[in-house]
Amino acid sequence: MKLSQGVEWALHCALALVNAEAGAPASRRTLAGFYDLPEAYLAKHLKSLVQAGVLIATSGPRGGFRLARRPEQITVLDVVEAIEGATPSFVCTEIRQRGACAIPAERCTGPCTVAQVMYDADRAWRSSLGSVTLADLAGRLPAWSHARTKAYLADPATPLPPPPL
Amino acid sequence: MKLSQGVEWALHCALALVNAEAGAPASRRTLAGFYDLPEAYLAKHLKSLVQAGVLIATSGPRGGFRLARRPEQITVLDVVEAIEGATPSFVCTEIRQRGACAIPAERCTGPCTVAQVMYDADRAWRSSLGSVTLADLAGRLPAWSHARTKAYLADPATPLPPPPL
DNA sequence: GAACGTATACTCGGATAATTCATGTCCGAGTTGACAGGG
DNA sequence: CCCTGTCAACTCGGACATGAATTATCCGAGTATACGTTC
Repeated sequence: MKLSQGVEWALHCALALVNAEAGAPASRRTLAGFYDLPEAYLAKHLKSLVQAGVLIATSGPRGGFRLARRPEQITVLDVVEAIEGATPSFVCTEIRQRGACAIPAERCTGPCTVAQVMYDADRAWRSSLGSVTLADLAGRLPAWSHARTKAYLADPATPLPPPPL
Repeated sequence: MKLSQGVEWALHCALALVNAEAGAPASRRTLAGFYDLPEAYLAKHLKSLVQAGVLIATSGPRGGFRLARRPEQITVLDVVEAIEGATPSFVCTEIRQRGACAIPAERCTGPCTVAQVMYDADRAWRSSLGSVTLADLAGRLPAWSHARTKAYLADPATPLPPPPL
């Protein structure tokens, strides 16, 4: 029960892209420098986000990644499932049908009670993640954070001034 | 985000032990035969349950495993955390403090917003698992299932009759 | 001066190694119960 | 017949291989820009 490292990277990158100007994609090099992440490996996760329909990639100069939808329409769950996959965390192998005390398959109408409890917990987890959007996350950050992010994405070359008090 | 296979085994074994007579432990061989599981590997998980204080192990002939507390006082979360560990599924590496747009450490008073959302989801997941006890799970099973389990644990040698209608 | 063609530089995407963790297996330490022998 | 000592069998616990998934990296395909040339 351990989440991939890429989940954290993907969430922060998506959150940074909220501040990007519309139609101004950020390249993976820019995003990697944003948090000092290995560019090649970050590309793998960004690709997953594209395949999941969270981001849109454009090639060539001035290309890069941008959000596929408005921040209000992208939930944290969308980003997490893009990296980790949408399969439930618990997989029931129906061991109740095996062994000395096996139950015949025709008697197993519904899912077994153990799996139900695990599925309920999984739904609670996904429901919690699905109730927060990227816009919500961005709203919890101070204004100067947005300004700094926007300045860096607009021109990654020039160093940023320290954040104000 | 994938749970270990051992979680399913541990939950089913713990549920079976609910039906064991008090003071009559079930050996790992008995439990392995119950669901046709590899005995050696199941032992690894049973050991984890003992170290977590969910089960109590006794050595020698007539020895085995039994519940450490009453079924009403053992939650599904106890079993899951015994196998998977109690560490949160999401680990925040504070990447906001690194890279070109790094935030000074002294400005990071609370946990970052991304981590908070993940922690909230983790709490929801654990809360859901913690609200169900082994007694609750046992109560959802039919009476004949309890009888079959108890008969097998009392004498694993004799084969069981098919379950009644 | 304007338009066109070419070359270049920058972008993403898929195929390819290395490492960590879960999986699977084995043998040794410890303990209880049973059995044989003696009183 | 009862008690005691020894033995043996059964139990759990930790140490040791195997495999897969995550982590990490590189090189190739494609495209929009910029420049030079021509009209």
